Amino acid sequence: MNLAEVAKRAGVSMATVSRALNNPSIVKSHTRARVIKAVAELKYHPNLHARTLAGGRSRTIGMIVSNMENPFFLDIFRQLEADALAANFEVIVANTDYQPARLVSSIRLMIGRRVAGLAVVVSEMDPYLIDELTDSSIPVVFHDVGTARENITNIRVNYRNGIEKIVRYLHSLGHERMAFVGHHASLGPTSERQTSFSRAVVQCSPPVEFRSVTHADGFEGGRLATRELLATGFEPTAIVCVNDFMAVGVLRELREHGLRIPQDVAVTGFDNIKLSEFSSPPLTTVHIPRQQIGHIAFECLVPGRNSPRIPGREIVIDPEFVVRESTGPAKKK
Amino acid sequence: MNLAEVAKRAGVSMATVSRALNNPSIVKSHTRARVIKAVAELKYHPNLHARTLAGGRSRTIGMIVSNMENPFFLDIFRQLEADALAANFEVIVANTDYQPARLVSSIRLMIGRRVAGLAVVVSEMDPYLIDELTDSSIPVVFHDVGTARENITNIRVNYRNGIEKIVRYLHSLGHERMAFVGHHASLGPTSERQTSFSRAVVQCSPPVEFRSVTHADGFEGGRLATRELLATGFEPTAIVCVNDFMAVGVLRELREHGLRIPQDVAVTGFDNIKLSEFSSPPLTTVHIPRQQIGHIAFECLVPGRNSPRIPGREIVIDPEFVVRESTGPAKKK
DNA sequence: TTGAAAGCGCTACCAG
DNA sequence: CTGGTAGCGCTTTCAA
Repeated sequence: MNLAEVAKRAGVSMATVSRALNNPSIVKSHTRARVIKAVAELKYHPNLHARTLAGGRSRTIGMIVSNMENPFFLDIFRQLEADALAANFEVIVANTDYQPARLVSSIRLMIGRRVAGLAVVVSEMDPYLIDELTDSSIPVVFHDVGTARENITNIRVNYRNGIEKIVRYLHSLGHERMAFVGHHASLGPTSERQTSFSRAVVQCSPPVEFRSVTHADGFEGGRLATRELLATGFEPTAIVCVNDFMAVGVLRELREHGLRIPQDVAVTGFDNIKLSEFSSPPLTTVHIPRQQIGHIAFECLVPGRNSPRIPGREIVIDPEFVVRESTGPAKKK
Repeated sequence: MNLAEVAKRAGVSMATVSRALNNPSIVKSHTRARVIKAVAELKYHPNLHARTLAGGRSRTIGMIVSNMENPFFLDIFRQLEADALAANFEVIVANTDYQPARLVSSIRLMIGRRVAGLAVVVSEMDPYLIDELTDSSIPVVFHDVGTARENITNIRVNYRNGIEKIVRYLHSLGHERMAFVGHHASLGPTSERQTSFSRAVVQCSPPVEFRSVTHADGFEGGRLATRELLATGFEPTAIVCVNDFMAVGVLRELREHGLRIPQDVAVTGFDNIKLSEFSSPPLTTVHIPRQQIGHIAFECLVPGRNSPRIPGREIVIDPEFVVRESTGPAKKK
């Protein structure tokens, strides 16, 4: 089923069918009606590949994330998609599961699709890809990783700041034995949090004893990390988690060990995903404005007429500390 | 950057470049090497639209879900994607947010993309779409909604069975005031659970007093539904939720009202998403085998050589009851 | 083993 | 306002 058949059925030329479909206002309403009718009767669906190829442009935005399962990424996607839909774009997502090889193939795939813009919200990164993207001249937005370029905007979160707020707060509550639960210690954005943690903790006085442990991102990872941590004999009075997602697993394991939160152990998350309000107890965390990030991403990729394109920009976001019920004064010995 | 430029640079014809890329073994290794080199130097990325258009086939599978945020859908997607990747396909997802209009446009989009197969895992459905899909002759798998046809396979879950197990169990524990918390009462699969609930409850003896309440899918919806329920003055000893996702919101609101789970109120979920193990308390629920569903979907869409295509099939899945800690004996008055 | 050329289905330009 | 037609970038015969 193609344009030619529709044209024949409607008794007009292919060009007219094309116009009736893409720019209805410039076709006489009578003609348009015949076309619409033929389209419906034939259940015609334009071949989008042909359309994109012929038109040269694509109304598709690509997005690549590290872990769709983590609501953090999903929230950014949802906002980006909402904005895109409103502007008559669509978004296609790819998931890397934190695997650099999958990031490479996803990026290639997106370039191959000639997306109108690409949002890369991942933790892993290969500098060669930056070049490849620069050369492709596709508008790109990176979150956390990457380098600003002519066609590349960079969104960064001041993780250090967020972590420091957490550590200071815990320290002010008298915590002197802390642990950090993370994932993928070798990847930029997550290791940044871990490093910031160590740095902040070292500066405390009275001094704080601390330890770090790493597992996969997710509930299960949080649980296993905690299990491992407690098995070492270390008894933290506070556990700082790299994100809320893992923190929920941490809560679970602590409870399994008969530890109460926050009376026996304080726990903090990061990101402020919806679930952090619904966990038990609700998590003290750091808010990363995912909606705002999604918004910014879209604006960078598809600048509206009132928001001019600002190339090679770097945007820094300062996170906000949110106190809930998973933290309290350190337990007295 | 296109084939012609690569061909020129490599000093061969376009046809040869194409072959070197798609079917390397039939090109002399020396020639192939020159092509590979040219491709790399030029950072050439084949235009996938042109490729699909010329080739006539697409190695893309489409998937449409109602609510990406609900891990239930995500789990099916993950399995489908894993299988697809292994077979060198890719998957693109679309999200409808339970809006029939978005289902329509998503399906049109997928047909327009000429996907190799389409998995529709939604709750809403318009019978007209079935025809449209039948005519498109694209292999389709429906979950929960739809009708088996020549090119359409149907996966169904015996919700009634699952709900009955829950109600019987609760009743055997002495619960005589139950509530059902659902979402989208007008949509097939969710209303089926609600209807099954009413039906099961009515058959109980001693009789059970019951009520149903509906809100949006999600934590917040579960919370609001519960708030509304309690505001009526009804004091259920057990709340049966349409899914785990909402159940977590229910737990939270009950706790807010000073009610203990399961001592004061028993709560059950549905689906057995990962979170149900990590909530506090872990949820008694019904397991829907999402991995299996994802698997089946892929097999139906892209039948391997050892698994012949079985058209017009209807597959029924019987869910399994999972008891955890969110349920217990009814509170004595 | 390689090259030439005919489409794939559509858009967009140029005439009328 | 409508029709004719030249590509868009690639795959795939058919020949060599």
